[in-house]
Amino acid sequence: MERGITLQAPKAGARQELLRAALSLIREKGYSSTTVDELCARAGVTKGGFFHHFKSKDALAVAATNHWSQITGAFFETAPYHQHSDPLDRVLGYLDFRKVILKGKLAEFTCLAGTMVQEIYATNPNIRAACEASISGHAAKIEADIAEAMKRYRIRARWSAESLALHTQAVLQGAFIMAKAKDGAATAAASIDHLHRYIQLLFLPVKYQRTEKS
Amino acid sequence: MERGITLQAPKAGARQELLRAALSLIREKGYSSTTVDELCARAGVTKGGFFHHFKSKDALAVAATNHWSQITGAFFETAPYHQHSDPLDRVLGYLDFRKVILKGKLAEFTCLAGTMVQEIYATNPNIRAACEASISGHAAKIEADIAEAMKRYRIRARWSAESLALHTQAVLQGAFIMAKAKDGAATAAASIDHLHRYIQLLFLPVKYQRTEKS
DNA sequence: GACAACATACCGACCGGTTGGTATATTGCA
DNA sequence: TGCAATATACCAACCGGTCGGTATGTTGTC
Repeated sequence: MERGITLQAPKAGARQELLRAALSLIREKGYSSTTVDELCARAGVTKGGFFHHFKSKDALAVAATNHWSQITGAFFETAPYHQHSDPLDRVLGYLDFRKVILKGKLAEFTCLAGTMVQEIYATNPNIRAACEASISGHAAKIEADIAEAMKRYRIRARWSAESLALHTQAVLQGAFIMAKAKDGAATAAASIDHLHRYIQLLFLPVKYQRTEKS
Repeated sequence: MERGITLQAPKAGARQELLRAALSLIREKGYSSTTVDELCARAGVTKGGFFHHFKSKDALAVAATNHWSQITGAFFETAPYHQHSDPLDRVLGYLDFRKVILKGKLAEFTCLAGTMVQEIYATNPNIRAACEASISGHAAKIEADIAEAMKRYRIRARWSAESLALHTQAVLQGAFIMAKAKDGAATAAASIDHLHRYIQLLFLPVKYQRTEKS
C-alpha cells in the first residue's frame, strides 16, 4: 500500500535518467570535471543507485557514448533531408540540416563524442573507442549517400567517399570548437557553408562550374 | 652553505618551466584532469613555487594559452611557406606545412587552445577568451594572405577572407579531434587535403577547372 | 496458491586518497 | 638589509568508490 508519490521521479528508471544527465553535463563541462555527485543530483538518483547501474564513472561514460550514438542515429534517421531522391541532394541537405540545428545553447547542438575524446584519448582506451565508433558510425551513413552520388554523377577522383564523409565530420567537430571559442554559432554556420560549397564544386559538371560566382 | 645539486633543474626559470609543463600536460590529458602537483613535478618545481608565480591554476591556464600563442606565432612565422611570392601559394603552402607537421605523438601536433576550450567554455570566461584570442590571432595571419590572393586573382565571392581563414582553423581543429578519435593522423591528413582542394577550386580560373581531375 | 529462496533496484553514510590552495620558512642576490 | 624566488608542511573540501542494508519483485516447489 501507499503507492507513494515519487518526488523528482526518475520517470524512465534510474539508469536512463543517469544517461540523460551524462549527456547534458558532459556536453556542458566536459568529462573529467563532471562529478558523480553532480550526475546523481541531475538524474535524481543517489550514489548507491549510480554504482548499482554502472560499475564506475568510466563505465557510465562508455554507456553514455553508446546511448548518444543511438539517440543521434534515430534523430538523423528521421530528418527531412532523407526524402530527396538524388543522393547528392541528401548530402547537401544533411549539411543544411546541420546548419539549421545550430540553435539554442552551445551544449544543445554540440557533439558528446567530440567533446569527450579530446580529454580522454590518451588515458581511457574504452571511452576513446566508444567515441570513435560513434563518430565513424555517423560518418558511414553519409558515406553511403556520397558513394551513391559519385556513382550517379560518374565521379572518379583522388578522394574516396569515405574520406569525404570523414571530412564532413571533421568540419563539424571543428565548427563546434569555433562556436565554443567564439561563444556563438555564426562561425560554425559559415564553416558549414564552406563545406557545402566544396561539395557542390566537387560534383558540379564542368560546364556549370564558376557560372554561379562560386 | 650546501649549495645543493638541483636535480632535474628548471634551467629556464620556474615560471617558464611551468608554462612548458602546462603545454605538454594539457595537450596530453586536458585541462581539468591535469593537476597542480603533476605540473610541478614535470616542471621540477615545488608547490610553493607554483603559487608564487601563478595565483591559481586558472591563472596558469590563461598564461599558458598566451604563451602558446607566442610559441606557435613564432613557429609559423619562420616556416618555409612564407617565401612564396604568390599569396595563394603561401595559403596552400601553409596547409602543406600543417600536413607535414602531423608527426609523432598526438599531443605534439595538437592545439592547446582547441583542446582546452571544449572543457572550459561554459565555466571559465578568462581561459575561453585566451583560447579565442589564440585561434583568431592565428587565423588573422592566414586571412591576410587570403585577402591578398583574392585581390590578385580578382575574386569576388559570397565568402570573405575572414570566413575562409576561420574555416581553415575549423578544419584543422576538427582534424585533430578525428586524429584523437582514430588514434592516428591519417584521417587528419586527408581532411587537410580536402581543404587544400577546396581552396584550389575557389581560386582556380575557369579555364583550368576540372582539367586536373579534381 | 502459499512460501521459501533468490534477484533486482535503490539508499545514504562513510572511507581513503586527492585536490587546489595557504602559511610559513629558507635561500640568494643587489 | 630587503626582496624575489623557492621550499616544506599542512589544510579543508571534494572526489570516486564501498558497504551494509531495505524494499520490491520473480521464481521454483510442494
